[in-house]
Amino acid sequence: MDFRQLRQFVVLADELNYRKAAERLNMTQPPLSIAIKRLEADLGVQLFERDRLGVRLTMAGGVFLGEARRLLDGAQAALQVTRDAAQGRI
Amino acid sequence: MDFRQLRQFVVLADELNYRKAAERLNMTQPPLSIAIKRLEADLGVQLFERDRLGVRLTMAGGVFLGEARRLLDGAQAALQVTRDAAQGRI
DNA sequence: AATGCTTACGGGTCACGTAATGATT
DNA sequence: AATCATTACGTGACCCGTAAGCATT
Repeated sequence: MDFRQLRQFVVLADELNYRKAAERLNMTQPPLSIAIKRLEADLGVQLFERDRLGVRLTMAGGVFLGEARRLLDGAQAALQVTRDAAQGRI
Repeated sequence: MDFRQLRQFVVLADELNYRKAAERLNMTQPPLSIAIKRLEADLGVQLFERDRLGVRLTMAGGVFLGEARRLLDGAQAALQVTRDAAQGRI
């Protein structure tokens, strides 16, 4: 699990469409599909359901979505405060 | 910035010694040295001071240490709650 | 046919270990 | 000499894009 995967997951959870998600991520569908599969394997948890009707979040996927957003926000905040500290703006 | 770098940074900040930190991380000094340099470059912030006396955290490094610990704890918590959710333990 | 997701494959990047170098005690 | 950190270099893993395959509409 890394931040890149978290970003990919959040965008896919928002779009529920691999093509559109990949477009927003400036990449193509195949590597996105593989990255999500790999994330699910790493977690040992299925995050999406794929069937005829399309892509949907599982319950665990919904839980992970909140966590992923929190982590991404936290990462951005970490950069911010660290850079501010480096410039003496404390 | 990724979680692997955060783990390496936190251990090095704890040990203030590349050899010992690398040992705890089950790796060798050279890749650790490079990974930390890369992290500093990514952030645009110097996290450690190296001089005759050894390795010390900069002020910004101290700030980042708190953030890194929070992010790593958050990642672990995210795994936990997601796996629990997947097993219906909500 | 067209759309959407997945598998197959080749290329570039990156992380690691080993080896060699530099610096300090 | 010994210890510690940093380059230098070769190998293996991984991410990505292109191409091909498969299913559904």
